[in-house]
Amino acid sequence: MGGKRDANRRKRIEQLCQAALTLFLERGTEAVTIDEIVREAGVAKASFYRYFRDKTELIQTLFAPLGEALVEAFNRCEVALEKADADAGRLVMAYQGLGAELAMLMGQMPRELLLYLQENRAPGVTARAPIRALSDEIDQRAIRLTEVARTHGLWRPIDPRVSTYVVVGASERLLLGVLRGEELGEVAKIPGQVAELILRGLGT
Amino acid sequence: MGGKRDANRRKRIEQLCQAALTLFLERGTEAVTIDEIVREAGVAKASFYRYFRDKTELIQTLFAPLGEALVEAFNRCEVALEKADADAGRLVMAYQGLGAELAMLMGQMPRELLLYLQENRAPGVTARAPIRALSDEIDQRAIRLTEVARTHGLWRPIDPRVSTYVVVGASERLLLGVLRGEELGEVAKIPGQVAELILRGLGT
Amino acid sequence: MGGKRDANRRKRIEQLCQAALTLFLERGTEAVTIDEIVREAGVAKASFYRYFRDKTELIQTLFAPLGEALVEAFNRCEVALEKADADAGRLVMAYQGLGAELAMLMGQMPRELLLYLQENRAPGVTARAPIRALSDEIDQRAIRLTEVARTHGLWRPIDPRVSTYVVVGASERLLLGVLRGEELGEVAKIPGQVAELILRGLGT
Amino acid sequence: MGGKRDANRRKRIEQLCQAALTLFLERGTEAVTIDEIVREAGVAKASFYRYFRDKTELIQTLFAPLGEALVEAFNRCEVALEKADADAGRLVMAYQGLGAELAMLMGQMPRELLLYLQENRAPGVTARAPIRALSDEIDQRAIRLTEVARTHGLWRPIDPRVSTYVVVGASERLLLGVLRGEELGEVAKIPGQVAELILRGLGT
DNA sequence: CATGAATGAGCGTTCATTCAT
DNA sequence: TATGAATGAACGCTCATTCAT
Repeated sequence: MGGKRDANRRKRIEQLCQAALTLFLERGTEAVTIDEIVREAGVAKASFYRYFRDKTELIQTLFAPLGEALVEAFNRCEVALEKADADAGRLVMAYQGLGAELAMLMGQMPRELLLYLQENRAPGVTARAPIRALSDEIDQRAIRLTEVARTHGLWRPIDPRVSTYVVVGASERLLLGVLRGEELGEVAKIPGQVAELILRGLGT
Repeated sequence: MGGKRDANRRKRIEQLCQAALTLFLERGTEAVTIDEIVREAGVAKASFYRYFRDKTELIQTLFAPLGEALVEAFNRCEVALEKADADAGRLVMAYQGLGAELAMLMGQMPRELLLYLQENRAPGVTARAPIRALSDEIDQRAIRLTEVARTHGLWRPIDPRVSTYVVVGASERLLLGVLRGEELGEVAKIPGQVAELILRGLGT
Repeated sequence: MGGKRDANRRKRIEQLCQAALTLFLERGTEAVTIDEIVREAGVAKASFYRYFRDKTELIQTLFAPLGEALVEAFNRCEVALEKADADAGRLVMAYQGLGAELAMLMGQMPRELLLYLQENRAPGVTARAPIRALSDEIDQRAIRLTEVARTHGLWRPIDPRVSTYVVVGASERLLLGVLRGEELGEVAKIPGQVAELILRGLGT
Repeated sequence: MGGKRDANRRKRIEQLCQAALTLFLERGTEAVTIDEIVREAGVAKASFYRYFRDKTELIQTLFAPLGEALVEAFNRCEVALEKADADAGRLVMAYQGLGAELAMLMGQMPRELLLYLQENRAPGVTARAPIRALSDEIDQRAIRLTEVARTHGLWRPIDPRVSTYVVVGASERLLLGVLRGEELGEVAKIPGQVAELILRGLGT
């Protein structure tokens, strides 16, 4: 029964990650101490170092699921866009698929997403490195998506980086508001509103 | 020679602020120690404490000019919007005036703006408090602007917070890209492009 | 082996307290730094803070045994005085009992007593607070003792505070001389001499 | 008019000494900072160093008048004792003279006396050195007085150091109480009471 | 000469990391 | 293996002292 050991291990890692996440959201990743994480998690100090080399590695672990989900969602969207060729309806559907996946992530791991939005613009040094790396990767993939779409005639001939940043910036800020619990009307309507804004604004 | 003392004082404060700003941009406000700031500034450690109570107060000092400039720009825009009444052309001009003021700030204090964008979403605890406070104030004023504009029939009937966050989020992300030195085409064209996007996307 | 951890703990606390006591006696509590205490004790600086919040708490710990012993000795003397009623012989015996207990303390914790005498008149601020608090308590109890004795007709009708201070002041100064190693004749004879002086001077 | 300069100098020194004395009484000599002294005195930091090398020198200056007065009082008493030869009445008068001089000092420089009593038992290191030195000198002179008196048959054959410490200890403690403002009955009566106690207790 | 600014050294405290139990 | 204890390095801050004005 080696699985028992492994299950315990997973449980500990999850305890530490969730405790850390709680504190990171309250005070930022830099300001939180390993002492505080282990106290919040209710484990001994040395246990932290059994599972993670340092705070950076914990953050890597914490963001791995979100990162993979995001990358795969962008991959699927990219594939769908390429398959859509110049079919405007299918292009839009590809984007809608991406939007739907992101909405699901918002329900599945809201706290990781919120932390991502809080920290992804800061310099990628020390503990924040994995967050910033993920952010840069998302940016690259979003730009690629825009380029594909524009190649297929979906967007107006604006610099792809510019239109990408418009969409990403707007989406992130809205998502941040939602995750902070601000009153933004009916949440479920926002994606549709944003999609319409984007199509009107960026569309041909 | 009257103001020698005072001139020295100003010079020291500026030395410390600029040294701190350089380091903050590289590694984030939390990660930079006061030892590092004084070393970068080339002054003794105790001198820091002659001019600032702590890192928070330095950041307050550092952001005071930007904060005032932003608040005044928003004030002027708000006044212009109200005077414009329902005149669509003047409403647009009010926004263009705000855009122009922000563009000027980008030229005058690019580093402060970049730091603002890097840190303004993180929790407003400890040293970052003034940045987050400014960010929240800007949000409030931007929402007020949107409400005025919508009252005058400029925007489509979307929740003002939502459309505000779209504009603010998009603008911030673009500005971040520009200030990071990313290749975004001809920088001077961006404001016009964004304005067009917004008018098409949010306009009636 | 169960109590290894706990034994180490006790040992460390004792190391730190005794090292601190040595330095306090040489240079006074205020002038001794925590760096010096840990160096004298041969432990790392952070270890100090595992066991004590600050220098004040160390001094509290250091004086707890002496404080308890003194309070109990005074309690027993008070009880004995009350039981003695107006029996002059038993009243004197009650005092002699207190004197004997104090003499024992002088043998058991001479260094703590010496530090007490060195510092108990200074203002009770910061680190010295516990010493001054103990001193004030001893004064109060000594005055109560005098009042009981006078009620029973032992002393002449002088203000109890005055006669108390005469006895306490004289005793403290003699004890200070003895603990400083001054040549005061045969130490064992001093209590008897003092008792005789007091009885002649204060007695009816 | 060189006297003007000198008068200013004296005034400054007095300002600094009295400001320091106030703070020393509140918090002890060690805990008070030179910054605090100059702030309390209302003079510039560098002025302190124009008049005193360090805190020790200020304390020397502060205690010089009290020290001289004490030494002279003891000198006069010693001379009177020697002149009194074996005349018991004149011996007693010599002591009464000393007592009267001390009582006058209590009225003339109560704060210096209080500080003396607060600090004179602590180790004579750093700033406190002059206080402790004075204390030791007083002790020596008091012992000499006792020896003279005993030679002349005034006291019972107790070790002079012992009887000296009884008198000094009792007197100091009473004086401390008075200067602290404690309620000790009619202050003017205390010297008489003490004298009677001493004569009964120590006298032949 | 008087003043406030400047400074290096040091203090109290906390940290990330390792070690003994 | 899990734990609390130990530690050196560093941090924020203050001090006594000196220097420019």
